[in-house]
Amino acid sequence: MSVAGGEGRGKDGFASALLDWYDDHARILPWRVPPGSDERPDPYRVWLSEVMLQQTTVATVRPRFERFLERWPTVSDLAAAPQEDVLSEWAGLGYYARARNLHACAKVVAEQGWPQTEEGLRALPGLGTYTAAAVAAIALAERAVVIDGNVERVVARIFAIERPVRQAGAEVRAGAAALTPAARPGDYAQAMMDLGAGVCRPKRPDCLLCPVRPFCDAAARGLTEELPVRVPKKPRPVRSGVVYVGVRPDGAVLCERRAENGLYGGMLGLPSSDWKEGGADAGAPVASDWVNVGEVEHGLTHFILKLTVQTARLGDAPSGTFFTDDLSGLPTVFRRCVALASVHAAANDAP
DNA sequence: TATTCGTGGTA
DNA sequence: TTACCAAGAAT
Repeated sequence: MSVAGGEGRGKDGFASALLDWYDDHARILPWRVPPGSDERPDPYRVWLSEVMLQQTTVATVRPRFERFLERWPTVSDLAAAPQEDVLSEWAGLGYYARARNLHACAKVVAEQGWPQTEEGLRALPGLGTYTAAAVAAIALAERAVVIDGNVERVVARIFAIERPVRQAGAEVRAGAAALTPAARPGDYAQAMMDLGAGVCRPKRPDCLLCPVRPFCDAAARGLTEELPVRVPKKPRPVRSGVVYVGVRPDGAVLCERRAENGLYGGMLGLPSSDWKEGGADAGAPVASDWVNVGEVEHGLTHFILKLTVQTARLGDAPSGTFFTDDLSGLPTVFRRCVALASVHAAANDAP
């Protein structure tokens, strides 16, 4: 990269300054080894953490990572588990294709061992450009160019990329590659994460504490708050449907296993109608003794779900369904439906 | 390239 | 309250 005209220095020394900062300010996280450590972290732990962290906050992942690892300490343990158990353990984390791919990946790795290159990792299910690079850098000490949302934001600011980052992928990659050092690739990648999370934040970046401010074109131009440029998202449509909470006398709830792909694919769910846009049909109850107990509104990435919840006391389960008293394996939206029905039942039971 | 995949926290 | 968004992948 050339020295930006009239904007101070080039980027030589960026990685060194960032790593010096990381040595003193690295977050302590359960899947990490301390900065500068000679030991390489367990690829299994690195991979699991990276998959869990996809579009998911550190605060959410931390306890779930610990619990998951306690249940399946090695990749072979995970590979040997039934898929339903893995999906159940993932419940509440969202993006459930991650759990299906995680299990598929574990089976491959248990059989063949971990690939020793970024390219090899990229061929595994659930490892895209980012995750393959991150695991290669952190677990294999390979000089991989790691680009996640943090790196994208930092690079957009360091080079003052004013085009929408969505369309400036090549420019972001070139910038990230130019900054990435050959030494300490794992520490460098994680340092970029920590910088993005704690200093070079999306809003109100803390430039006064930034170890790489001398290299930052956006700071030099007063553009940090404006970058990166993102295209505004379209408004989310509403999908409506009916969910049925069938309760047995002992309290167990009627469930069914959902289709392998699509929304909540492979997960445990409650019986329900289709969820359609515009179809505000309150949906006639499947039987006369199903009573309406209210509505659950649940926001997803690309639409908003408005679910009418109906409940009834049942004696036996229709084919394809079964009762369970353990709701921990249900995605959040279904747990919310059960919770609403429970409130209704409690109100009715109290004479 | 654009869409489909969840959820919870924050301003 | 809405809007944003957090260590993205698959198609």
